[in-house]
Amino acid sequence: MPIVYSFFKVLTASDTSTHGGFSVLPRHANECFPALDMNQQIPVQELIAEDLHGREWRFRHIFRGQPRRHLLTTGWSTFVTSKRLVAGDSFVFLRTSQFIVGLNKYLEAVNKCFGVSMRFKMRFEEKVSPRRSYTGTVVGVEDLSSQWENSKWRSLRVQWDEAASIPRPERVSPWEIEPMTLLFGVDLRNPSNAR
Amino acid sequence: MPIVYSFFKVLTASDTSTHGGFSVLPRHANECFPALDMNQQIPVQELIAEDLHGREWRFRHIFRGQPRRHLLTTGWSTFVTSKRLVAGDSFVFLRTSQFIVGLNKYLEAVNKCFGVSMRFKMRFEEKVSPRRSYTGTVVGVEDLSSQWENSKWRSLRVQWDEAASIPRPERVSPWEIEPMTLLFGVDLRNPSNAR
DNA sequence: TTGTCTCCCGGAGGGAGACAA
DNA sequence: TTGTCTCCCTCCGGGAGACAA
Repeated sequence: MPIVYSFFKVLTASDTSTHGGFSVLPRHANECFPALDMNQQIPVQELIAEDLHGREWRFRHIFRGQPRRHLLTTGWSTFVTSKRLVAGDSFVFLRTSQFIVGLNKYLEAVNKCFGVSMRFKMRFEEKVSPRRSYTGTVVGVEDLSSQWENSKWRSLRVQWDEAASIPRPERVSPWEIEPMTLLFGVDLRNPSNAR
Repeated sequence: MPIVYSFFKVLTASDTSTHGGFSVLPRHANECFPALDMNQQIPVQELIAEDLHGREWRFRHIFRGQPRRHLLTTGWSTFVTSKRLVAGDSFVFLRTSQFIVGLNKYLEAVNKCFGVSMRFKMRFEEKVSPRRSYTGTVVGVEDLSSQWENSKWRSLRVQWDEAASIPRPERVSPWEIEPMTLLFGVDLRNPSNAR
C-alpha cells in the first residue's frame, strides 16, 4: 500500500489574516511538498493543488524570513476568502491517495444504494487489461472490517461474470462501479443482447 | 389622486464607472429630491431610498462642481456593484406611491390565484377602524379597465360579510387581502368557530 | 521554532474640478 | 448643460523581516 503524505494544521490568526500568508512547519514542507532548490538565495516554487471539488488552486511556496521558514504566499489569501476560512479552522493537505474520493463521485455512488443481487459494470485501465470493462453481481454488502464501521470502503462483495486473465478484486467500493439497468430480467446493457 | 414624482435616466459610462458617482439632471433633483439648503457653500444632504425588495439604500446628495451640478456620491457605487448596473441600464427613481408594491408581496399574492367564491380577510389600519380586519367573498375577477389588460390592480370584485361604519372598497388588489382556509365548508379562521 | 507585529509599497477607487461636446 | 477625463489622496492588503513567546 503506498504511503500517504499528508499534514494537517489548525489555522492561526496570522494564517487567516489579510496581511501575509500561511506558515508551514518545516517537517510538513519536507514531507509533503516537492523539494525546493536550496541553491537559490530565496528558494521559491509554485504549488498546484486541487480541492475535493476538483478545483485547482495555485500557491507560491517560498522559504524566507529571519529565521528562515516555509510560507505559502500568493494565492493563499484568495483561497482563504473563497473558502471562508477563519482562525481555528483546520487545513488538510494530501498529495494524491486512493483513500481520497471526489465529493461528487462519493455522493453519487452513495445515492445509488447498491444491494445484494444488483448487477454492475466496472472499468479497468487500458494498460491493465485489453478489455475496458467487466460485469458482475453484488453478492454481499458488509463492512470490510469491524474497525471501520459503516465505511463504504470496499463494502461490496462481488462475483464476476466471466473468468479473466487479469487480477480483479473480490470487494469493491461503490464509487468504483456503475449500476446496470435491468428490465424483466433482460439486461439492457449486456453486450450479448442487441442494443 | 396624488401626484407621483419620479424620474428615469439611462445610465452613462460615467455613472457606472468606479471613479465618482451619479449625475442628476437639475430638473429631476428639483422635482424629486428634498430641497437642499442653498445657503451652504457646498449644499449636501443624505437621501434614504428603498428598492422594491424593501432594502434601504443611502446616498450622499451633493451640489458641487464647476459649473454646479447635482450628484449622488457616497453610497452610489455600492448600489451599482450590488445591482450589477452597467452603462445603458435604466435607473428609475420614485417617491412613494400606491402603485408601487413590494416584489415579494406581489409574487406571493399572484401565486395564491384568487378566484370567484374564495373567502378572504382584509386588514385595515387602526386609525381607520376600531376593528383590525373584515372578511368577505370574491364575487368577480376582471380587469378594472380595458385600458390596462391583465393588470392585477383592483382586479377582484368583493362582497363584505357584514355592514361596517367605515368605507370599504368594492374592488381590491390581490396583495391587499389574505385567503382563508376552508375545510369541508368550515372556515377554520372564522372567529365564530373555536380555535 | 513559529505566531504576531509593523512597515513598506502598489493598486484600486472615491471624490473633486477641468474641460469639451 | 452634462459626460468624460484626470488628478489627488486615502484605504486596503500582500509581502517582507523584526521580534518575542
